[in-house]
Amino acid sequence: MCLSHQKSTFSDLSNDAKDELSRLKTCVSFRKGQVIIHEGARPQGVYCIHNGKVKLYTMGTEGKEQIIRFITNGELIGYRSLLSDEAISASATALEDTFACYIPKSSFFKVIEDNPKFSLKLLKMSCHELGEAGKMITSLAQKNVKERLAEILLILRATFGEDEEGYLNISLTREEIANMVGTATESVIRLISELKKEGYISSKGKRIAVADRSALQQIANIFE
Amino acid sequence: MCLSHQKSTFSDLSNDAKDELSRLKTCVSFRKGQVIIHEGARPQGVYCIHNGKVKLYTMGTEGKEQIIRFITNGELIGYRSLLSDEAISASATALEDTFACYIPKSSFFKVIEDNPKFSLKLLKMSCHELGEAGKMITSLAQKNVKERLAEILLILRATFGEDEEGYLNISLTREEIANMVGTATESVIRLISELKKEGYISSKGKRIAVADRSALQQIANIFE
DNA sequence: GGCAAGCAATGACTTTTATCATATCTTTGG
DNA sequence: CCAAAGATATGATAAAAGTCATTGCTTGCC
Repeated sequence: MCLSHQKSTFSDLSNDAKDELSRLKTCVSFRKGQVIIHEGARPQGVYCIHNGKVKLYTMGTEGKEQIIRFITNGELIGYRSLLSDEAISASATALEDTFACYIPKSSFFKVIEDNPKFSLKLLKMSCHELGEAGKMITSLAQKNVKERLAEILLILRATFGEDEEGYLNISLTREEIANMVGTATESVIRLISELKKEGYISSKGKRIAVADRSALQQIANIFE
Repeated sequence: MCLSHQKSTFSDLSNDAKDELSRLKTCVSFRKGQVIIHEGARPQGVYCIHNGKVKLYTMGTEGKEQIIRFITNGELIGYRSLLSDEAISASATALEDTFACYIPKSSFFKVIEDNPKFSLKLLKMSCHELGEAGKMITSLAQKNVKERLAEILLILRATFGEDEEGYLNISLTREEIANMVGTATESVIRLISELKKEGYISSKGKRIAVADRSALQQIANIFE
């Protein structure tokens, strides 16, 4: 269960609080492509991912997805709208078969009220996300498409890691990458070819491998 | 003092807690153009704006400002990095002479620990901001410059209101508007002229008035 | 294993936006 | 109150990115 996960959002809770949560939660699973929460709806609880990969996105004009970020093991889905008491601002869809716990609204708030430290952890988490969102805003506003693509590839590598052969541990279509970069699918395809020719990445089908990380950092203007 | 503000972040605190805060805070003022907090620094406290207008921005490549949002009466500056325990991710500069309270880190955390409701309010606030940031990301990624400009003009109107003559209660250079829209200054100038010709806004010097709000909403693709 | 559907790749062309250059208008500080 | 600095305005041109059309490749399913 996701409560036992080392880097779960709930990992710092006392054993008592975890036991209580275990009683209150239910287990759910989602098939690849299944929608977990839907933009505009009113949330009735939060999901904690035990195992899987999820994209969080809003629908822009003309029905185009804009991927805001990815969510994976130990992370929460739906807490933002529950806590701000607003409609869900971003849909979440499973990128592969995903297993999660569902914690009803009332139980989630009870845990928050009973565990000030947990409340503070959520606060820390959302403030961290806020910083990340600010970075994304600046990238979208000021970097060109190639710079942003390089940045996203590095983010994917940091978030999902790579397999034995060096390929990113996440399978996205070119369209999904474009929906994260904020550009047309064809532009992503062209630039992936370009990065390949330049030797900074390699790819086989939809699988992509980062070949030269520091070159990508230079392209993306990342100096950390 | 900002504690007494109706819509201050601290407005829901008990009188006791407010009294304590009053003892711990100091009053500070900033001249127009003065930097309040600087990207990359480690914050030692938070500012609560009593009276004034502030821009929050990050520096992108080539030193170009990207304005993330504005902060005005009753709102906090610097809480994000304090709570996430990270370096300051966005600088804040006064857009006009601004008066604020300064609350040292330790005092701020004491208030949070002693007042679970306040902690929850901060959580609600940051989650709300997170939703706004998501919207901004989608706009930047999918809307064209004219749509984004119309959107920003509506945001400015909602945030700062308008004076008796209908002009926006905020004075920004075209460059600052461009730094919020995420485009070149010339593009903003051209499009402001265009919106003026079309009769949706009027302007006199740097002062801008929204003449036809619903037309701007249509241009911006806002359907709320 | 073969076939259909969905993806990826690429070229040609258009549109949008940025950049550079220059002129004119507004502030603001001495 | 006037001059200089800073902003705004506008045109010409270049560069970036989007769109449309077509072909070829994977992959998953019967």
